[in-house]
Amino acid sequence: MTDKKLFGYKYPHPAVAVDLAIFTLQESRLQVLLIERARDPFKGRWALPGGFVRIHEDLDAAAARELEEETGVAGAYLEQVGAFGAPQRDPRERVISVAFFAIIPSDTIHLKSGGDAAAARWWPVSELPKVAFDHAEILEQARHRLRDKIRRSTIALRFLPPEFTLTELQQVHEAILGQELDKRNFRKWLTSLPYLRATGRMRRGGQHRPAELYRAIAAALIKGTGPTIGDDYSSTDESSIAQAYQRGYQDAAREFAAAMDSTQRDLMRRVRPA
Amino acid sequence: MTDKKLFGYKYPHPAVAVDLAIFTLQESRLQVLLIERARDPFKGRWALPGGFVRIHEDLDAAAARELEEETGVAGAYLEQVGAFGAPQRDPRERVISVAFFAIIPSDTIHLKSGGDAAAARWWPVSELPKVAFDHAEILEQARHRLRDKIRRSTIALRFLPPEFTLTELQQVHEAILGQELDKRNFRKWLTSLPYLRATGRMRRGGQHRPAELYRAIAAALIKGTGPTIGDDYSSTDESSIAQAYQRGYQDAAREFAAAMDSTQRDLMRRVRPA
DNA sequence: ACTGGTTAGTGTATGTTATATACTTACCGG
DNA sequence: CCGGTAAGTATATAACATACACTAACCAGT
Repeated sequence: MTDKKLFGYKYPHPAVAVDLAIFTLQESRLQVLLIERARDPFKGRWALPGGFVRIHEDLDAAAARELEEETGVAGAYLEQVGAFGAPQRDPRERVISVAFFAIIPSDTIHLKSGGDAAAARWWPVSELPKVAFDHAEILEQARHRLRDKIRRSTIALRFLPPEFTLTELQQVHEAILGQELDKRNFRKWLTSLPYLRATGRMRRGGQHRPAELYRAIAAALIKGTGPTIGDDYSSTDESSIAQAYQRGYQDAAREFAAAMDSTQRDLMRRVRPA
Repeated sequence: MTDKKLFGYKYPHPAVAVDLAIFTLQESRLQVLLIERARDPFKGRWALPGGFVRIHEDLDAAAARELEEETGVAGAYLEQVGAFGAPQRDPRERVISVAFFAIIPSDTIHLKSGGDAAAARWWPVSELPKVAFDHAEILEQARHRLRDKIRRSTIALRFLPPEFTLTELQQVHEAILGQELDKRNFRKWLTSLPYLRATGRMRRGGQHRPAELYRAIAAALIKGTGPTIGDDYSSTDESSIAQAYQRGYQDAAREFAAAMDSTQRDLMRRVRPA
């Protein structure tokens, strides 16, 4: 960018950044993407991926851009966690960070490293290293949000490809809750909800009994704060697999269409008496 | 402040503001405080109170400061709703607003008008005027948050003075949910929770049967994101009544003390099986 | 082709929570 | 002392959550 020109304001302005807690499932464990910082401050420490918001860029768009830069995935689920703005959270200057969490399906894994990242890798949330800035707090809140939402929304589906087995879905829940669930009760609960459809196809190739493949019905796919699935994010080669997933999701996405926003949050809740 | 000096940055920085949805209960209705804008943009329109975050000021502190400037109330419940940053949300320059909602007890009402507000008044949320900027969206999200939390936390208590009747508490719930509740079921639910204590005293002076006064036990008072209750906010005269409330709350606040944060959110939720 | 190992898949009984519903008590004012 | 109004109280039913154990299907190795 410009080298010499300064942008001047009558009052001091903080910098505004986005930071992302990008979650996925690997080895049946909840994992989060961290980058190793190549520069000071916190050189050598692991941190959440993120970057500054451009001056005419929406916050959601900045988060989506960072997500794609880091993982090659466009159109993943994104949700804002909140703004973090302790005065000394960044020693360089005042930085307000708007934190997001993202979910990418378990086998859509494409890490690019570059820019300010020396390395990037997935960390199981149960074995996190010491992280830079206030990222521990951001992670804490993001995980909290995830735990809170998993029973009351269909967010778990975002960890899986368009077709999945019920055991896989159960593993998502277990990984997020950090707790084993009873198979029969879990399935009874699932089937009491109007969000899954058996495809009739089977996942074969394991060494055991084949499992039936399921698919979410359209309206079940909770929308994130980010750009709508299918929006065009000048996708790079690396995101082709991600796009395949999206096509799958979109494909599934033509049955209900309706007032999903309200339904989502009342998923497991009765309305109170009149 | 400085008149001539400009603050320069290598890259353009947005301004960062806080906006507050300040709720209270009046006439058994949920009300929100709006100010009439004295200046452009949106001169003459009603808007949420708010202001810019100072360069070394925490976001929570900025929200608490604006709340006190506007209402004279210090130590009220404050919770961040999120960051709103659409590029054109403010026509003057890029402004990222971090929205909060606040709850002040129903009879702690002290409006100051000054600064950029021509007038300030409470509006029932069911009769809101057209508001400036993206404040309709902020209000929407704040109310959503409130509805979502009321059953799962003790946030309703924040609308009431330290001693209250069960009917008053029920009215808080009804106002927030926009729905009448059954008295017997509501009371059964309340008494199944370990958060209220009858004082033995009565609210007399009505023309009807006296109602027993209740009090929240200490740990039941959910903490906001803002400064802890009792923190010293160089309180003005106008906040003396507010302080009386706080003393009451603090007084009640010495019984449990424990791991309330987790308890709060599991208030009405069982843990899943092992 | 049979066996052992492993995952998929299924039902029932019990406890807990939510909902629906009506009458009595206490105070005030006239 | 009567009418009006808010406070206060219990029971029966429906919905949901939890606890719990066996059979079916596949693969690999003999």
